[in-house]
Amino acid sequence: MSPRPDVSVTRKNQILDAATAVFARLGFHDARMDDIVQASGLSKGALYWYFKSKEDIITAISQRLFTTDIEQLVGLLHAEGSVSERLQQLIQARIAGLQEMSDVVTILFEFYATALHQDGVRQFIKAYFQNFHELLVALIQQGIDRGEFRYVDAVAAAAALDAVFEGLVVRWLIDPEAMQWASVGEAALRLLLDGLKRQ
Amino acid sequence: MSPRPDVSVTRKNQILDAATAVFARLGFHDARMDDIVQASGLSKGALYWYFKSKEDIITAISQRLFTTDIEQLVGLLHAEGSVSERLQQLIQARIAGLQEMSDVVTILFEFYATALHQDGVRQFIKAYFQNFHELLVALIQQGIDRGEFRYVDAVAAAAALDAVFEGLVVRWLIDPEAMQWASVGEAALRLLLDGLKRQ
Amino acid sequence: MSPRPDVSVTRKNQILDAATAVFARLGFHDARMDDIVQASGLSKGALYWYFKSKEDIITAISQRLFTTDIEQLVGLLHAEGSVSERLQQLIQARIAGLQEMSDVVTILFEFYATALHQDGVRQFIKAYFQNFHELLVALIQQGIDRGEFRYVDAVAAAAALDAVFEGLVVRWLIDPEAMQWASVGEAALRLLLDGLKRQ
Amino acid sequence: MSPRPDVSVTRKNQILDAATAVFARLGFHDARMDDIVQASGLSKGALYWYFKSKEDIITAISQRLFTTDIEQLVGLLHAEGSVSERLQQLIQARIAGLQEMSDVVTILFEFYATALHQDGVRQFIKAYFQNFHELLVALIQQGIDRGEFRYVDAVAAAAALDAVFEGLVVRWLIDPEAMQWASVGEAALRLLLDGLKRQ
DNA sequence: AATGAATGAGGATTCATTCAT
DNA sequence: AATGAATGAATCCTCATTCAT
Repeated sequence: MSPRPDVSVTRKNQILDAATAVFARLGFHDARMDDIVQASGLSKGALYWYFKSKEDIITAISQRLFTTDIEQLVGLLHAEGSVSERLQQLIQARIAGLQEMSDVVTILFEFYATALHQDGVRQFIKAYFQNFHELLVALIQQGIDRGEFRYVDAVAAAAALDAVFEGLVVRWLIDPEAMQWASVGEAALRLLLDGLKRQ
Repeated sequence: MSPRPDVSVTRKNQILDAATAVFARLGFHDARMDDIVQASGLSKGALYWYFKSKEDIITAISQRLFTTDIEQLVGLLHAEGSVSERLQQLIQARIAGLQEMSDVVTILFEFYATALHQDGVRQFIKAYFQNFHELLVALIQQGIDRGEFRYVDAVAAAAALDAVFEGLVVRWLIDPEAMQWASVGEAALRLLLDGLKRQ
Repeated sequence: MSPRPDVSVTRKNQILDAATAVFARLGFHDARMDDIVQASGLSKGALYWYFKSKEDIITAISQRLFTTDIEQLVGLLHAEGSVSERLQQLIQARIAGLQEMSDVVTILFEFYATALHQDGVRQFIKAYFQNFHELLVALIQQGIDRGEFRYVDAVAAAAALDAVFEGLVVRWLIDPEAMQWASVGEAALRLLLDGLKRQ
Repeated sequence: MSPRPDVSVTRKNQILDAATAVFARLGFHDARMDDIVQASGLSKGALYWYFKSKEDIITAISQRLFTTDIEQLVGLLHAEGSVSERLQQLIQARIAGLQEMSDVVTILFEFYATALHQDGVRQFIKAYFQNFHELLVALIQQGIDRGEFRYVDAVAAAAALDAVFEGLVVRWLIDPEAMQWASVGEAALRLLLDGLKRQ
């Protein structure tokens, strides 16, 4: 009558949350399984019950991290307003997202580095990049179709746009104080939009 | 007279070369000091004679990696041609440089990740970014002063420019096949230049 | 009335069968309780319901293994035929028994080794050896009493006889291909019997 | 002028001696690498410098254990005296050898058991058995050729002989008190020799 | 300068066993 | 009787670093 509820999803998230925090603080390498154990409030056995290795945990985190928050952005494709406005909203949403999870972003490079040696991680990142890229392509194409932008290679333009974003993240992480998202981010975007706009 | 030539510089470079190759292949963490010993053709004792720790080697590599190739670019400030042309030359030089040392670039993320936890490395990267950034600012300002570009925030524009570059590198490393430097890189740059140009 | 049939004996045997197979395949040490759980088709809880530890299972298997097949052989003491003939039958019966359970015999050495450190197991093996030994002594004594064999130390002769058997098993296990039970076993026995026979 | 003497052979033996003692006391499984470290007087690192794993140590011990003491016995082939006498000397030499290293013999079953799962070990034991077997065959054949023994299958007779020996070892290990090597061993041998002798 | 044997703290992982349900 | 998630002590092995020579 009261079958034990399946806690496995809860447990896994509990572990991944703890691990993410620990990794962000110490880095993948310096983080000990014991740190994660302690942070998770579970036992070492429980950790290994749900994940078979440290590597496995890293992969799972990359999956969570690089899977979320694309869906919500897709709505922008059909929202109101000019494409320029919506592109600005898109970028601002990403910046806000970044700043919210600034603790976590710390491990971004670790994931990128890991991706070069661990294929599971690479797949998730690739997919994430592609999703975002396709969204940008579609938006830019919309701008061209509507006559808002001039005829450009939408794919290349999209590549430029998200490269800017990715590059700014890199700068920000290396030198947080020197980066004024508000001014630099906005200016960079405006520059590109100006390049795109019909003249 | 005829002092014995100082082999220490040679030896150090020999070690750093070996270490760089090993790091690129295995990553900082999976690379063993013994791997570097073997790759260098020296003995373990020799390694520790020249570098006091693994971390020390990593720092030294980051110094070498993030110090080179700025000087030669500075010449562009006083070269002939329009600013647009010289900006294109600059970017193309960087792309060519990247492709030349594509084996090594693999460790870029490791350094970025390391920078977040190890201040020595961070300093070199910051300086590198700043140097490049200042060069770009100067070039763009030149363009504005000459009336080739419209009035923009040169700092923000420069940030956009090298963010694009940095971002493209990220993409390239994660998904080398999907990245067409020739088309995407050029297109991105042209887009930005179009945004800059006087209309 | 109609008490539920006691499944505990069935369950225990189910577990011991599974464990025996697993042990034979992997050895005592490399066999995991989980392997036995899986092989038995029961749950881990069930295993520990019936046996309080891995050691307990090993002991129980040794009990089963070293208790069987003596009874049936005792009949030979009162059977018809010359003692020589019956000794041959005895040995052949043991050889046949071995070959039948060749999968299981693999764990013999593990039990012998275990016996040196775990007294429960030692007792079963000792008893088994003694039973067989006493049977042989009785048979040989019978041969002497009947005048079929010459006066010898029946105890020592029996020791020789089952040492031969035990020794051949050792050889067989280490090098199954090199052992021709049919020829070697028979020849060895005949040699001993010739030594025993009145001349 | 004073090259450091090569201590690697010494060190290896030092480790193997320590490991053998520890294994004899605790068994392969219950023996911890730390026990061996302590017994050897070296450090854990040194252990792993010379042997790459616990398994490796076990294999090396089996090599030492099952390689020695055949050579000295081969001399018996060309010694004086009747074949019977020399066979007795041979067996007595082995018994004496066993009793001398009774501490070590404890691990015999562990090796036999290991042989079934680890091929390196099996090879050494097989070779040892074969060497001894061939020696016996040669001796018995000599007895036949000289007319001391009757025509028998020398191979089968040799198999019987060393099976007896091996079997007695098994018995002895399981139940040391019950085994009177002096009487039982000798009697068993005499029995077989009687079976062999010309009548 | 150079060698490489030796060190030993540290860490990921395993697995027999328990116990709430 | 039975389940299987959870426990955590125990253990093998690694590897950056040292130091006698």
